Amino acid sequence: MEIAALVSGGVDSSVVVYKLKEAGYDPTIFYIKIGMEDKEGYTSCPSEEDIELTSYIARKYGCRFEVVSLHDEYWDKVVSYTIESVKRGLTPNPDMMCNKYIKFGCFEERWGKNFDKIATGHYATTEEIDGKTWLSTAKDPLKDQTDFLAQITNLQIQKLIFPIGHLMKSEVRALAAAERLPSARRKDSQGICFLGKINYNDFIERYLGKRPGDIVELETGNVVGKHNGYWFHTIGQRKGLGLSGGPWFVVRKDARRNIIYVSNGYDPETQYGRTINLKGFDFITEDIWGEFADAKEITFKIRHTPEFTPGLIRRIGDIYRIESVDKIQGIAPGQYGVVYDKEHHLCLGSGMIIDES
RNA sequence: UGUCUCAUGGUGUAAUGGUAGCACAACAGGUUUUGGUUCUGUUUGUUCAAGUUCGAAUCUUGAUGAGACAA
Repeated sequence: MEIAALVSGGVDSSVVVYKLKEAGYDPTIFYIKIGMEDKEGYTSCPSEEDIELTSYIARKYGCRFEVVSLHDEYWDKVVSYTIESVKRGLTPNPDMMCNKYIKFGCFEERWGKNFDKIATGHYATTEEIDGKTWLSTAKDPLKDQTDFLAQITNLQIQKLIFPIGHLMKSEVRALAAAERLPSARRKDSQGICFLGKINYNDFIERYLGKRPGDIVELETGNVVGKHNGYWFHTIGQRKGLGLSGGPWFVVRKDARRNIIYVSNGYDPETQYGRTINLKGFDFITEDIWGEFADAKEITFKIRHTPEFTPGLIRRIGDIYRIESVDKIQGIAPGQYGVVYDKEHHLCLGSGMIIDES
C-alpha cells in the first residue's frame, strides 16, 4: 500500500512517520508550503525550520521526501476566505477550510491521487461500519481535532488514516522522546497557521484598515465606547474592548452600521444562547437522517473545546437547527456547528452558523 | 458672580491622622491548530502649591478643574 504522509515538522506528524514505519509501511513524506506571501512580497512563513525538521525525519526513516507548494491555492481558498468572512462580520474558521480544500483537496488532486492513503497527524480516528468509513473522535478528548475535519467529504475520509488518533498526546510526546525526534519537545502549534508570528489584528488591519464606530450596551442602548472596526471583534469576546467597569462581552455585531453590542457582568445572559442555526449542512459520510420532522439526539461543538454539548437537532427547510441542553457561550456566525452522535463517537457533519434572525 | 459639594492608576471606586487596596482595562505568560472562553502574573495613582503634625489621600489656606443649587 502506498501512503503519503503529510508532515509539518511538529511532534505529531513526526510520530506519524514513526508509526507508519513501525507498522511496516514505507510512506512518502510531503511538506506542504502554504506560507503567507502576498503580492507585495510580504512573508511571515517560518517554514525554513519546519522543512529542516521534516527533512531530518525523512532521512532518519529513509523516506522519499517532497516539498510541494500550494501557496496560491491556499491564498485563494483560505486567506481570502478569511478576509471576506471577517469583512462580512462573520467569524471565519480558516483551519477547517485548510483541511477541506488544501490538505485533502488540492493536495489530493495533485499528488495524493497517486497514493492509496494519506496520513496526517490529526487527533482523530476513522471507523469502518458496514463498509462505510466514518470520522470518529480521538482517544485523547483534550486534543480531539475532528471538529476541524468536519467539513471534509466522504471521498476524502475514505483515503485518510490518522496514525496517532488512538494515542494520548502524552504518549505521542513519549514516543517522540524515545525516538529522539528533534521535535519531541517542540511547542504545539497553535493559532491560525498562516499567520505565523503576525498578530491577528495587524493582519485584519492590513487588509481591511480601520473604521471607528460605536460600542453600544445592548440592554440600555447607551454608547459606552468606541471601536476601530467591527472586524476586530467577535461574538463572545471579552478582551480588546478597552472598556472599564466590566467585564464586557461582545454579544452582537451590526456590520452594516458598524456597531458592536456588548453586555456587562461576569455572566450576562445575553452572552448565551441555546439555539444554533446551521446553513449548508454537510454530512461527511452520508445523510443518515434524510428528510425528518422529529428531533434527533446529538452532541455538538461550536468551537474547539474539549466538551461535547448534548442537544436536539431538527431540520427546518434547508436549515438544521440545534437546540442545546446547556446554554452556549459565544455563538458566532461564520463558525461551524459540528455534529456528533449522542455518544460523541462519530462525527456526522457540520454546517455554518448563521444569524438567528 | 453668591452659596455648596467634589478632586485617588487608563476607567470606576476603597482607605474618617498610621503599609494607598479592589474591580475593570492594558500588558505578559499558561491552556487551546480559529481572533473566543478561562487560569496565573505584572505595570501604572493620592490635581497643584504652601502649612499643621513624629506621621497627611485624610486637617488648614490658597490655586486650578468638575458638578449642583442660586437670578
